[in-house]
Amino acid sequence: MPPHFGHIGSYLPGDTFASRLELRLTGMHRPVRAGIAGSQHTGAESIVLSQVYEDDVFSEDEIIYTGQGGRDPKTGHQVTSQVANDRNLALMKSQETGQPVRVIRKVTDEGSGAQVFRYEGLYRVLSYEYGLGKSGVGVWRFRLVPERLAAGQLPTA
DNA sequence: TCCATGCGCGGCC
DNA sequence: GGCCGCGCAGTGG
Repeated sequence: MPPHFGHIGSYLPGDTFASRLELRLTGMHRPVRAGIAGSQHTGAESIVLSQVYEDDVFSEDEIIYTGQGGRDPKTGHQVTSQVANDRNLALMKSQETGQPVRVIRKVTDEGSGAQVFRYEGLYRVLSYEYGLGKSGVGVWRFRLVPERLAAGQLPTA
């Protein structure tokens, strides 16, 4: 399947998905486990925030998405410095191309209390930087903003 | 607790 | 360019 950027079918921001498998079946986010979908050549199509990377920040008008790697699965802390691997390169490519990235976030569904994946909509990678994270090792930080805010926020802000 | 599964990359025709 | 094998991952049964 060729890469697909932008919305998928008739799915809208706010729609929820029960599992990573469902995200894959619908084409929202194809990798079964990885958080970044895409390649270093075409850019990132979609990302998942699963509340497992300690340096992530999610707010109303901005997302700081930590790059892939360096994480100890047992402790959840960053233990080795991240490198510019293919998945991180994919997000850098997105910053270059300006292609929209689908953002999906794992949240607790009010009511059922179940963990679901919520489609947050299309974002753009405005910038990225490399620096020390909370645990003191190097991490990539990708700054994404909702597509509708990206246009009016280009060089200024 | 353990491990399957799908994908991108790189090596090799 | 196409095929194959490897390594790895923001899971999940």
